[in-house]
Amino acid sequence: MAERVDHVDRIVQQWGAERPDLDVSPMEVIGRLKRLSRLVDAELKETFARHDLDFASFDVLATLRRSGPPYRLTPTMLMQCAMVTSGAISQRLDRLEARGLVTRTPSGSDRRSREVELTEEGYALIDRALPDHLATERRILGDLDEPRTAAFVAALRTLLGTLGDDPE
Amino acid sequence: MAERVDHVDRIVQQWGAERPDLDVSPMEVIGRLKRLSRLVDAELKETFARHDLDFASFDVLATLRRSGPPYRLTPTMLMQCAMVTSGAISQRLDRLEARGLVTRTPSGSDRRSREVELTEEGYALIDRALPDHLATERRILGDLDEPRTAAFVAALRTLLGTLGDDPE
DNA sequence: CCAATATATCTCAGCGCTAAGGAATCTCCG
DNA sequence: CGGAGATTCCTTAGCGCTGAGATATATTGG
Repeated sequence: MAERVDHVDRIVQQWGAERPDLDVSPMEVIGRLKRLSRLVDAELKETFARHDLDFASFDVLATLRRSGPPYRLTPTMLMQCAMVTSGAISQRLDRLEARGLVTRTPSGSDRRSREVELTEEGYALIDRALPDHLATERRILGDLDEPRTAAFVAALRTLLGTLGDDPE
Repeated sequence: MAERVDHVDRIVQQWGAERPDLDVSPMEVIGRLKRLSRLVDAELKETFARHDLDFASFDVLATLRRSGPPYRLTPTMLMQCAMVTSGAISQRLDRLEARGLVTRTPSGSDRRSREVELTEEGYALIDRALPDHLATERRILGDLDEPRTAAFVAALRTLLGTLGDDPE
């Protein structure tokens, strides 16, 4: 039994010495979650970079791509999927439009709104990047066997539910 | 059995329709991880704000506090704990020093280095914020029972190990 | 039908971080 | 010892995001 000690074990141990009156066990979860998220981000970033993308651009292109023909959504829908502010979406779209990966046209039904559509280049790029991205994700998860993965996903679902991550 | 459908379920389903040739199951994990991390960050942010803190400042103060007397570390050590660049730490310390929460003094043994030390105000602030922060973390984890939490932590450990998160 | 309110998008200043690089100092080895 | 390379911290330009607010349009209640 190779009792690996990680960063969070050390942190918890330090708090135990300095503030024995507090129960810091929630850090065992939240601390590792935060750390893992950072490391995963760094890993994914490399894959994106190989396709001249960053997370923000990949996110928008992938959202449009998986929405199906005609690969067209409004900025508001993209904003909700991405969990960022409207300003962030405006700027992401500026960048993607400048690169010719999406187009913005006025909406026919609502003159406040616009239709963001994947161009052929955008479509080709996301379809090229996606398999590589999935391979990276699979590699990250490689040491987690099937039943443990299922339990992990179930726990993630629970926590997302607690935080009100409902899709309607 | 209330088969809750969440955002990631929808995403996976969309990909299944658009790219049935690809196995997008890794997204079940990574997608939820990323989403959860964002929601947790937003939740913690509120707690920090109640104490005139943000994550960056809390992180530095907490690292110094749990290191024990004399609550003193070098910028390099803080950088490693925080997983950010040296520039980020310099700027965090500028802000904390300006607020009188830490001091920077030359190191006695290495003239390239400095000693960052918690002031009384910094000590008092972090000891005040910490219980509130832990309460927020506990609330987030409230719907996860003990055995599932343990399994969740074990999986997090595995993934951190895969990504090379070793503490030496 | 109009006024009040809500919605959709964009603009922009400010923030914290990264990446790159500079200056001072330390360490190691020939 | 002395020079080469490593280490430590800092500076700064640039990046993407937020938060606040502006504009235009849509919707709703009286």
